[in-house]
Amino acid sequence: MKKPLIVIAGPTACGKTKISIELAKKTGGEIISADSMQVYKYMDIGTAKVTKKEMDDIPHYMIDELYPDEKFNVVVFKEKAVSYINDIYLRNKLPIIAGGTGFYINALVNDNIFMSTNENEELRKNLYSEAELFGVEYLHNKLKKIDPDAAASIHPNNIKRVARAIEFYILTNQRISEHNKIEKNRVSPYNTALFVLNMERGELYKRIDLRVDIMIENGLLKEVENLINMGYDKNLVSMQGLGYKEFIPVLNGEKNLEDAVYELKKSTRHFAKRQLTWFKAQKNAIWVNDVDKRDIDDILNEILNHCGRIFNGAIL
RNA sequence: GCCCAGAUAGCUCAGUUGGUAGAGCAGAGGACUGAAAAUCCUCGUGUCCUUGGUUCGAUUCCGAGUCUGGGCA
Repeated sequence: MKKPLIVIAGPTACGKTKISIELAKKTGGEIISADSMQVYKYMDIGTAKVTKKEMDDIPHYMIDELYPDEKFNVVVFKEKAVSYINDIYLRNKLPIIAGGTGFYINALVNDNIFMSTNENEELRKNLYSEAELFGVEYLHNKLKKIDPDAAASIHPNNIKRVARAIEFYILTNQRISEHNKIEKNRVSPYNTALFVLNMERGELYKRIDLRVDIMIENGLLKEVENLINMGYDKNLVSMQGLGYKEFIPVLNGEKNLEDAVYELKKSTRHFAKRQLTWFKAQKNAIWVNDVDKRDIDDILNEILNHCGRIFNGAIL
């Protein structure tokens, strides 16, 4: 029998944190964050990380688990998340995934398989430099020869993905297009209730702008400075996070604060839109709308009603 | 009051040697299977300020007006 799994997803700044915690209280749930940046220690303000106080004694996982120079990606996420989920089931509790990283959520929910041997960073870097030296078309043509389907679906300018497809073939002797096809048809081991929190676009953007202003007031710049002072390099994946990459040039005097704030608001808006695009493509998603205008109990009731139906009364 | 420069897409502006116009940004849509808060793709009709004149034809040239900058009084 499939185990129940609740996912609270949605664009940044839509209120996932609060709702997931309230939901956990009502269901005896424990929260696993599906967020590519909140895993990192010392990155609190810029990631709008849940505070201890907000957690309100609800157990949270995948928060503050890594140092900013540690490797984190879907594979690491999935591995850790699965072990937390299993542990939560053993204790007869309900796992609630909360976060905005749709890619991670899918990998977890669909149980996509990733093998530890399927990666070679050096090889990938070499491919990047090939693209730089001979052009993106050169690299794309290379892919076309080994995996025409993948080449057809990946734009030549998207070097990261072109390179990964080539890397995948070299390492596994299998085409990534075929691998993806198989993974897409995988049957989920979970009985998942996937909720996407949403609100009117203009309202979301207002909240994003406001949240950035608050981050500045709360000392985001100082946080970035501390990270740099601790020796974390600006090229680290963690430092590509929103709020970090925009402010490093400010510290170096290469950009003024006002411009950086404008940039951060803008890229956060773009990000929210990309998240929404991702979730729109999830056929099983249940959209919870106007989350900003509604009472929290009203929202929780809607979520719980769906859960009751999906889980058929089990666990709840 | 006078002089100069502007007035074109939501914003900043380019341009049309006179044949009704295009970039960046904003915005919208999309893709995504090991960097995903990343990476990438697609989408631009607007009284070209108003009004006379010249012209087959004016947003473009000329005149007047209005507004906005800047300068001089």
